[in-house]
Amino acid sequence: MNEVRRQTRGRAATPRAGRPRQAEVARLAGVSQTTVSLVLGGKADGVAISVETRQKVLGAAERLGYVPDPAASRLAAARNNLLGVFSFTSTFPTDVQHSYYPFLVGVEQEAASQGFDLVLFTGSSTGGARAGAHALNRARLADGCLVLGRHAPTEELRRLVDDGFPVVHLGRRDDPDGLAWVGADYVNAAREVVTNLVALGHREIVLICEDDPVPASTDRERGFHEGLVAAGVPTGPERVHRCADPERDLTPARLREWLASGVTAIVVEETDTSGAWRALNAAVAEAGLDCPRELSLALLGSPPPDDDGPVPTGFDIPRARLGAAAVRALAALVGGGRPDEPLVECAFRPGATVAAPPGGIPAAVLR
Amino acid sequence: MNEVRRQTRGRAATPRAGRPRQAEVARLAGVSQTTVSLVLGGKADGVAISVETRQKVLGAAERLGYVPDPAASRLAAARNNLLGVFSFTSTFPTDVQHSYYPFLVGVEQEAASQGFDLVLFTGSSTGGARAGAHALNRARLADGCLVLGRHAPTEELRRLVDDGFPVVHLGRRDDPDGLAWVGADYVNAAREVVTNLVALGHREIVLICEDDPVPASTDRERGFHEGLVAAGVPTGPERVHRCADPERDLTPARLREWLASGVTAIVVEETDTSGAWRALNAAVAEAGLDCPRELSLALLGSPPPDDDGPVPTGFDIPRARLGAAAVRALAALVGGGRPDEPLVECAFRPGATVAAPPGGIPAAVLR
DNA sequence: TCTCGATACTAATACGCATTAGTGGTGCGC
DNA sequence: GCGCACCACTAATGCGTATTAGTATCGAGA
Repeated sequence: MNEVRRQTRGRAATPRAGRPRQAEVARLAGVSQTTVSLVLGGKADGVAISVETRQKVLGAAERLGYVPDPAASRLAAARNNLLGVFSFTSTFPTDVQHSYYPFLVGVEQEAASQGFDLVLFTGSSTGGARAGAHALNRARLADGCLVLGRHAPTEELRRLVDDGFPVVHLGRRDDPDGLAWVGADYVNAAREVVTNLVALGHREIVLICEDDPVPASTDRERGFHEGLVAAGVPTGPERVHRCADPERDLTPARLREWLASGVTAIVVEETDTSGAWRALNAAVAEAGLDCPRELSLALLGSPPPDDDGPVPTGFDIPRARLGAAAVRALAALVGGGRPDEPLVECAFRPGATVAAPPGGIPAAVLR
Repeated sequence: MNEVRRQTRGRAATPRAGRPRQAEVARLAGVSQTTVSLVLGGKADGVAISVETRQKVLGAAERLGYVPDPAASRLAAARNNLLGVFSFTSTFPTDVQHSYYPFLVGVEQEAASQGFDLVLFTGSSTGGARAGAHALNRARLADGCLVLGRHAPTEELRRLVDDGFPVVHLGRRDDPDGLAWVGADYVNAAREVVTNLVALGHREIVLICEDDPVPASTDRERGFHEGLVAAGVPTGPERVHRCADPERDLTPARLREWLASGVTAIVVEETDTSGAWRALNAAVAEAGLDCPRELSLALLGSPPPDDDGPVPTGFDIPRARLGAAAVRALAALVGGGRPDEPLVECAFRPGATVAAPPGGIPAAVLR
């Protein structure tokens, strides 16, 4: 018998059956819906509400167990305290090896403390049925949106930004457009690692990158060169070894070649898969080289979780802090403000894979 | 100069500035908003639309880059393809050790493949500012909601369910109410482990539980007893050791006591923290016991990721599959259907921590 | 007494989309 | 040649909340 309620015409039955609206509260309290909205909205500005009325409304709302409909609020007020998260890598990859999970730790905490909930837009990576041209537009459900992943579709992003929709990209961007981003300071971090190597006496240092010239990679390269230049060591593109397929490329033979030509340290970029780092370690082992003693290795990032070798010298990417910073930036945009400093520092990680070069300090240093 | 548009009165500026509405599309296509809705909604039922009109609308929508406002859709149609996820453990615990992460892997994949996005309601656990009496009500933004965590607030859940809001709890529930759930079949899994022990010749077996009588725990206990009963081994509550503080409780002394009384195998429940399993292993090591040979250990669940001992005999909880199953159940509810089988099988995991009891097969077996 | 200014509310409306009840027009059968 | 079904589409309205303009009441000052 209580099924009939709130069916206007033949309208499809709504699932939100018995939930009270502001109108019901208003009726019970003997006031208007406006008043209910005013009282429950907690707006002190403009209109005045007497204490008794306020009590009546609150009492009625309590008795009916009123809760606001977020969709309606959003529609009316253009705010719903939701932040979208779009990841162009599976958000929860089955291969947990190297996922965006650590970012999300920070994202969730910061979002919670700022009073936002998160909308995880699924299927952004899987390229499934939803990956249409307007996949990103789902973001508009939220008040703003976080984008992670190296290969976010630039066009669509620009569209959002142009429409004034708050977007923050997690990871530095080069685009000229005004897309806000938050990223790790790879330049300084890489420089610090190189400076460290030089201080130990290394002069012939090689940088290995995977072949994907995104900012995360080029920044490291820049820091690498800067570190050498600052130390007065000549450098140039010939020091950088960019390889598309580390497995195939980083062979024991190549290592010996480098050693023969005087190389004493190798610096490796960290990537999603840690492909280069793995391959390099395998090659070192296969070549029977003693890592810290005969050859120093540094990793510009974190080792993969299944790495069971000694702690690699390098730096740690503060992923949780990056996530939090991104949320702060986004919250600022949503609130109509300007985000502040987009770069987050990486902490240098002393490790056991770097030592003074074999044969002591080279002559060059002593001159 | 294009700032002025769509400001009705002094209304607060909406952030969704230049985004076109169906009305704009309609104007460009020379049709009514209704037609646009009909065409873009892809509804084939009832009204018919000519091919040309359809093309005009689609063309206009394309040119303007129209995308629907999810909030408005939701308000009008009571659907938005959003599933809420409420976790009463931190959704992204900083301590990745033993989190809900594996569930989310399955949840995300299944949600994506069913065309749902996810709303992660934050702060459900942290007890922060949002943890008010109506925290769960935020869920109503979505079409339905997944709840994980042992200690979800029953009252609020019931309220949601009573209102006809689709809710699925991840983990078995005992409540008499109609709350839907999806859970692992711990009873059968535990029974299988025990059966295995008995088959090897064990008769005196102890079960260790942490002190939290939730279904996940009591089901394992039931399976434990059932396994013994099925094998004709007498059992009873005295076989179960429930301890609130495993660290303090599971001492080498206690182990020796058990051994002295004839115990040859210990079965341990897995919990969030793996506290009992860790404590037990520590005690075994401290007591200088040889694990498979002098004492068999079985773990009813997965070992913590940092466990570096031998693979414990026991069973694996198919967390990803559970997550997926939960989403399927929720999708069914949202679609107005009935969820199917709520129990998901656990796979027996042969390990290296169980062997035949010392001293060979006891006399009792040979009689 | 009449105005002025608070005070305490309410009426009306917008938000963007989905839905249903029409509304003309055309073709067909009898 | 009249009714009737059918087609292609539109007008009107609702979803639940927020906002703004406006109304009624009352006390104080002129």
